Amino acid sequence: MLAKHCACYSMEGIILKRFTGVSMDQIRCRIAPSPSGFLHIGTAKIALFNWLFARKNGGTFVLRLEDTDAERTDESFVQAMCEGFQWLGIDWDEGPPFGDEPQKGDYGPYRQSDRKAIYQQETQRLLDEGKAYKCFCTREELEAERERAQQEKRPPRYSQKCRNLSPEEVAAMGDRSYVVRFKVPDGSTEVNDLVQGTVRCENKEFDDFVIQKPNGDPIFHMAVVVDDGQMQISHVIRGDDHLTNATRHVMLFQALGYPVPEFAHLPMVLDEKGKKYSKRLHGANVLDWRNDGYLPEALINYVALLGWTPEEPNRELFTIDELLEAFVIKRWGKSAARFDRKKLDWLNGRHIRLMDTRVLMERVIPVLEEAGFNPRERSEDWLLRMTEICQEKIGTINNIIEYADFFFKEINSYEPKAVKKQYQKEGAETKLQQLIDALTPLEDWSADMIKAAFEALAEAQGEKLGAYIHPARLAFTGKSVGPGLFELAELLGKDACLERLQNALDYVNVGAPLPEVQE
RNA sequence: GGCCCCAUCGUCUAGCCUGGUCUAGGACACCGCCCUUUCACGGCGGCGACACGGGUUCAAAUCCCGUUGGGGCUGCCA
Repeated sequence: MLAKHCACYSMEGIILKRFTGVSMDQIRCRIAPSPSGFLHIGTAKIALFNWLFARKNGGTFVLRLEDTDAERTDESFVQAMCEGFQWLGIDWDEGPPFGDEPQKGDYGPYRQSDRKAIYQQETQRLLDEGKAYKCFCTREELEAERERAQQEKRPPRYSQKCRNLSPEEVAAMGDRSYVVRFKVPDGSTEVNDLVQGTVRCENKEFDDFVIQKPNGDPIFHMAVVVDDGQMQISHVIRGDDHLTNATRHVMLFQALGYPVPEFAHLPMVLDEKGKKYSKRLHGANVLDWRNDGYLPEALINYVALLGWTPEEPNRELFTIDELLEAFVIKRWGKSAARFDRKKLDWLNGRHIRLMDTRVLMERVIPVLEEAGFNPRERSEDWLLRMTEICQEKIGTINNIIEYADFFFKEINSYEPKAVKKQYQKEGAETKLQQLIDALTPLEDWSADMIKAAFEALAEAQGEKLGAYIHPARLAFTGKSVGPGLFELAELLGKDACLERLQNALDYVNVGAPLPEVQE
């Protein structure tokens, strides 16, 4: 179901301010990850939607690090995560210093760990205005209370014991440690969500939640609201796991006197089994996909489709520029979607076919080198041609190994199933001999001429072309799949082709071991 | 437990707001056939869904209520 029932957008996805009357001519959105080791696929989706939304509408995209939990944050985590963003091509207009780059933007600092004083100041303001209070209850007391409630099957709520402490009582506490709680007001609160519609909750459903820890650090809810408020974020686009939290946040925005931003809570990305995409699962890290030979534009295309559908019907293939053109918020969906590897494969193949062949060649060479081959020994023309004949077949960059390894190594084994089909049949020997005889006299070793020779042979023998192509492919490549046979033969070269045919013939004849079979 | 969100083919989804044109459209996957070469690409075809139950209505995938299933929040985590 799409989010179109909330008629809160005007032309081309520009969302107008409805409640405050403030015209938000400046669209500002943000991604606020906590750096936990790598860029998670779910975070990448949220970042992508924010980024696309900002870029499409001439807005600003902010990167803010939620690293309040200093112990859990490591500088290398930040680097790893940003590497994910960079690979995807998601760049930010404002954000913390990164690498050699200094901080960007006028609303910094952009790391929560550097903003502690700001949170404390705002918490103090709420305290002064009577919108928050100090709570001296100990953890033990609260836990006991909670347990009692559980047993009596009451909803576990805070007793509000410290809510109405008089100044004298507070003073009497001396330097006992305390947390600061938000004094949840009476009434109800509406969250007007661009994706989920209007969500109304009774305030009394919420406890007087803690906004500051005893050590002075803010609780998440306080930090996000202060940051979003002070950074003048106009659109809070995040995962729908925050939908309930949004009510708390709206109350806090109002208490702090900040304009309430627009919200859009997006469904999360599920794994292939329909479960929450675990951090430990392969693919949770965006860079896993890079390592597996996927293109960033394909991943982006795919992830965009997980929660957005184009207005143009029956279209799924989008370059980044096309996405920027077509990405309107009213087509954002509200139900969670599973990650489907097969569909990504398909899209990735489509994007590979869209690539400039020379660019693809540069991507493919390192993969071959990684596999232990020396592609750079070949001429550039040769490499370009090799890339070209593989381009229309491979699904991932890494597939180049399966499709082209035989160019760089001797054939030391044949695909067993293909052997059965081609070489353990009546007439296999004859066919291989005929191929050798037909190809040996060829002067001009070009795909066209090779093809002509195959056709002439098949014709003369009253056989189908395939009867010769299959055994030849197996001899040349050791496999039943690969690039077009005549093109591959041209690139392999006449000597190698004839030699491999001879090897195959020996193999069929006397079961001779293949060259370089050391095992 | 309480509150909130979600629910169309195996998967991603269109349609839902503004009920009839829906014997529910597309894509991935799968299965056939074609492209006198496999795989791939492309083309054609097949398989395959409105979670369930009530209501409202002349008419419901579409509106309302309930049930079930999934998810979230309910922390001195973010």
